Amino acid sequence: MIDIDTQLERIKRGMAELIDEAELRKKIARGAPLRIKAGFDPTAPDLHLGHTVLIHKLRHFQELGHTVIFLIGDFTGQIGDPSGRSDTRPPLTPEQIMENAETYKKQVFKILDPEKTEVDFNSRWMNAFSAADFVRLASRYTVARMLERDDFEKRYREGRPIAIHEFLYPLVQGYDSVALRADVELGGTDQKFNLLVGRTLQSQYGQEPQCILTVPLLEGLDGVKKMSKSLGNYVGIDEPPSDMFGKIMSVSDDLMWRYYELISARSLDDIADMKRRVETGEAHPKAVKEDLAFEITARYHGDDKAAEARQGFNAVFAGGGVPDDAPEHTCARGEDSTPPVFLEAAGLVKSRGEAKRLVKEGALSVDGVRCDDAMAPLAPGSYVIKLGKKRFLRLTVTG
RNA sequence: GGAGGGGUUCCCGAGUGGCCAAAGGGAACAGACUGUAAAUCUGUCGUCGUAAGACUUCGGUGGUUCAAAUCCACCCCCCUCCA
Repeated sequence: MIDIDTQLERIKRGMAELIDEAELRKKIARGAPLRIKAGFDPTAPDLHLGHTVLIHKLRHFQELGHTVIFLIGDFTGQIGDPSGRSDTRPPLTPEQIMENAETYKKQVFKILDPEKTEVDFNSRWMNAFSAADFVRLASRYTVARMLERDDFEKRYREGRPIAIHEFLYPLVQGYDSVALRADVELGGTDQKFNLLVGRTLQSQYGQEPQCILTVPLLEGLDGVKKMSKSLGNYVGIDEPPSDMFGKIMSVSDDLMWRYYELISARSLDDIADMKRRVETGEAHPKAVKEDLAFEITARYHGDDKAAEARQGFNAVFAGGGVPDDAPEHTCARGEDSTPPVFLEAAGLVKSRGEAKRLVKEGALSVDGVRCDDAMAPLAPGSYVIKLGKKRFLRLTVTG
């Protein structure tokens, strides 16, 4: 068994909160592999790097020899977690749930070791739950304690509705821990209340309460707000290698360390060392960031693709090259071959006015030469068009 | 059910009859500087137009007026207080 202090250090890496360290220490000291639970909604998984923080933490546990239970909340999915927004979710069909579960597995096993992972569904025990069982479960928790939860408390105080079934979500999630005899449960910081309910219920059912470990929300590319699809500051884990690589390269130097800590497999010692070398000037931050971009990209696309992405990135942005996947466009000579017209037709800009402005600002280059005449049509031939830093076009003007 | 407040261009938010395509901030984009980092500086930021200018936009629909984001009517939506 790995030394307890080492284990704790690895477990605490990048975490938000651990309840309770002394308890966890005791559990680890017994020497048997711990049962680590993490629950996931069966809604369509559209994972981005932010979601992988938790998965990395699960991996840390696996590396320490513990057993991870990847729990698909197919039963709780019918309730809908009232944490945060109270959108009613349409119930999923069993087929959809299975399909989503498969997608989850495929993505998650890029980080987790399938050999050390149990995948389970809470419908397994919840479908057998009778109404009487539910009454018994509900009797284990009080309204007052339910109302301790931030959003319940707030809504109650403000007189906004709280449906009774919303109370069931934390109860069922907590009961899952009883059913699984979980030693530790992981979740985002917004899950703290639900995780705590698990502890209480386990005691009620005569089990040793689970420890809970919350992980922080990963900042998005802007470095300020949490990564989310709706904010557009995310890196989706099924994005093409070049995009993934490029997006990671665009994060700030400060944020890079955060990403290293939360979503890279590097050890904390390695990271500390890199940081030191950057500070002393021994290492260039860009090179360090490239390693990060490579590691992440390789995880989802393999080393070859990641190497290509790295090469492409440097060719384009350091060497003035053109990305392989630059869009192509063909137009006729004359009117159609003036910059605003073909830029709009090729979809690089939303309107001709925008194109004209950009040309005026010196953003357009044709075969590497800046062009600030928005009116001059290009002669027949093939060109590489660059607009600003990121937009490229292979243009063919026909005679 | 009663009383009041509000819906403005991507977001926040000024604007109460012409000087408003609409202040200011943020975001975004471009240029300079760089490492497609940060910070900073400069510029752009409704559509069409080389331009002059034209056109469309301020929750919706009508109306008053030479002229409306601004006034009136009705409708839709949101919020606060009371019941």
